[in-house]
Amino acid sequence: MRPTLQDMANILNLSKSTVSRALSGDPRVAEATRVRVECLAVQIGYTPNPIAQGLATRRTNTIGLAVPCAPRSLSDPFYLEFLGHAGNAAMKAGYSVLLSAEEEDGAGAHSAHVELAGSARVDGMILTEPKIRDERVEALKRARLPFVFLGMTRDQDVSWVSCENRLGSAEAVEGLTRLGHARIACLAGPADQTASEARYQGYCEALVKAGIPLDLNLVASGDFTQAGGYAAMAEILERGNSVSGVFASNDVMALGAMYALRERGLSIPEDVSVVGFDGIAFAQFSTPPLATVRQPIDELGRVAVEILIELIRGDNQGPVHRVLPARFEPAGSAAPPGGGALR
Amino acid sequence: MRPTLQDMANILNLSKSTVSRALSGDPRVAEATRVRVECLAVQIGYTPNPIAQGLATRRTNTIGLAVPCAPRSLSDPFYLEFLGHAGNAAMKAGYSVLLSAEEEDGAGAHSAHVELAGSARVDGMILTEPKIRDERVEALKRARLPFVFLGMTRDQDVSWVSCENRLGSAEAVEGLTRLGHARIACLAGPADQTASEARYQGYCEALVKAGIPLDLNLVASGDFTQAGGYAAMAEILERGNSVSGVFASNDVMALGAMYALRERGLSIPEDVSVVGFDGIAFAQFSTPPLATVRQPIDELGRVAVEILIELIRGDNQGPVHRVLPARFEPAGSAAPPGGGALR
DNA sequence: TTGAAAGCGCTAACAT
DNA sequence: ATGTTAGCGCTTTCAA
Repeated sequence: MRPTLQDMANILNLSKSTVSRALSGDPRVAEATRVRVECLAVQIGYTPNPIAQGLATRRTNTIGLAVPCAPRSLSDPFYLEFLGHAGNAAMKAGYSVLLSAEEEDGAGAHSAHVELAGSARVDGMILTEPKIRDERVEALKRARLPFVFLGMTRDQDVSWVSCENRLGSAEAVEGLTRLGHARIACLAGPADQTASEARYQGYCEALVKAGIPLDLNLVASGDFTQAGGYAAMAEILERGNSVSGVFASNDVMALGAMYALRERGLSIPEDVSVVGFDGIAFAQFSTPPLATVRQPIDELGRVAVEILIELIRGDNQGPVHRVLPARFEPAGSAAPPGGGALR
Repeated sequence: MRPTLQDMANILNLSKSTVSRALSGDPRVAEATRVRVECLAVQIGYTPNPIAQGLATRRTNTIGLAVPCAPRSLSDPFYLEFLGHAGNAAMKAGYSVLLSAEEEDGAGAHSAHVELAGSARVDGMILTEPKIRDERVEALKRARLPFVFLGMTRDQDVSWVSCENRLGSAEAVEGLTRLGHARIACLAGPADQTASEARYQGYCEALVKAGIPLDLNLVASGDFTQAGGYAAMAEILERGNSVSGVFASNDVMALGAMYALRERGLSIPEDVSVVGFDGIAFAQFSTPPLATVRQPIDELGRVAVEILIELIRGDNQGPVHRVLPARFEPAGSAAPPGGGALR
């Protein structure tokens, strides 16, 4: 059995309180006893039981991370990268990370997140994929648990960290128009997510700026997965459109789209230019490397954790809104129409 | 405040014990009272506090997942996919997943895993990246916590789930020799991991079988990252070797290697064939699609959780060893030397 | 079938 | 500077 505080107290002929204080660095315990306590702790390998601590203090030093729901799921590289950075930031701040994965049927996904929030097992939550009308918000507020979204929420008194979705998308599409593209397809995200909306707006904005009329035939929605990007691209091509550029609302869909294009004998960027959004590590290694709007994924993770911890500690009442820059990064997948090289 | 068991008891004029029993489906509580209790629970939204339950029962219904250490980290698609599947399996079985990420400096990574094990916050652990000589094993045994490795361990009384690393690799390299390749490079993994060893053995085995002498000039080690694969490939080429095939010990390194090859004007598969190992989703979308040895990542996740839960419940004393199949899957990145098409 | 009481291991007033 | 005493919310003997 693991030694307990009581064991320590018995051995040292002290009370539990004193031992507890000594261990937590309480200034009103004698230097000498503090040393004795610490030595013994090391000797017998005592470490406090976080469960018991949690029950006593009502703090768990754990943050919940609500990973996205099906179909996107945890396998999306963007979320995995985010998870990694947020996880590291949390650990560094002394917090553990409890995952709230989706349930099998997808339907219960949201309730799983909400359930975790109500379970007293976490001090706060990071949520992903904010919906335009997100039912989780109400439930979370009711649970009086600090939380922060990765992505802008409609509700203004909710904290979030996001990136310049609209601006970044506009820049990307402008990049295409500048190269001389006019028939630019848009692979939008799911209609119910705020990120989809913002990125689509950026697309439209850039078209307006370039004097290109919006052609809804060139727009299709995907679900932010490779398969979704593939299907959306295929759909647009099936409609009989000729396309010279594609703006995909995330990198994963862009990669799926590239696949669909090649399947039809189109080469990239000679026949069609493709740009994505996110800046996932993998996109650099596609052939050709994917032009994309880079989000600072590491910083998004760090800032999300930072905000959440402030909210938890009460250092900040919230709501906190942070927008990080997203910049268009040209790469081999985007070139002038007809195959001119871009450098 | 969340309602407690006491609240429930007060309202119903029952004792905590009875309410607790009713909720846990204890057969010796009257049907009528059970119904009353359940109704009230729903009405006032009572859910048991898992922390308190944990303290009382010494079970947390949580499993710890020790994600790999730097430099591979959580961003490796293979681990992310694994994490997703294992996470889903765990949730389905009623367990939460607590992440034990690496620490910033990398050095403390192992101790972070071990620390979690000793913290009484998890009922068991899934560990990844077994080392040939893995210090964590001793510490975990001492903590008397059930655990299972993803990957074979040297220590035979440790439970693990793995795939046919050696056989799969041999098949892959044999695939290359059959196509007519003789100068086959090997991008090995870090020397201290069991998986690296097994896959390298498979490579050697296939060479022997094909009567090709092992040329150490064609072997270099990478760290299982893209950058590592890139560097290892570059190193082999810098040595002045002519290479017609490459076996990379994982997909991510294979993708990095493809990059290095192309940078030197070599095309795939016309000039060089490349095969990887893992079968990550992304590899299908590379250009050309990556030939690889497919591990059943989903099943690895499920089985790891399954074994761990058996160990936790005591249904099985362990050690349990499960080897899942790994099959070579030809694809566009592997073709006969000189550019013949493979179909 | 139900209740009373004693913990699980810790923290935090409130004494001394 | 240290000890005493209650809990935190739950499960689980042991009684009734």
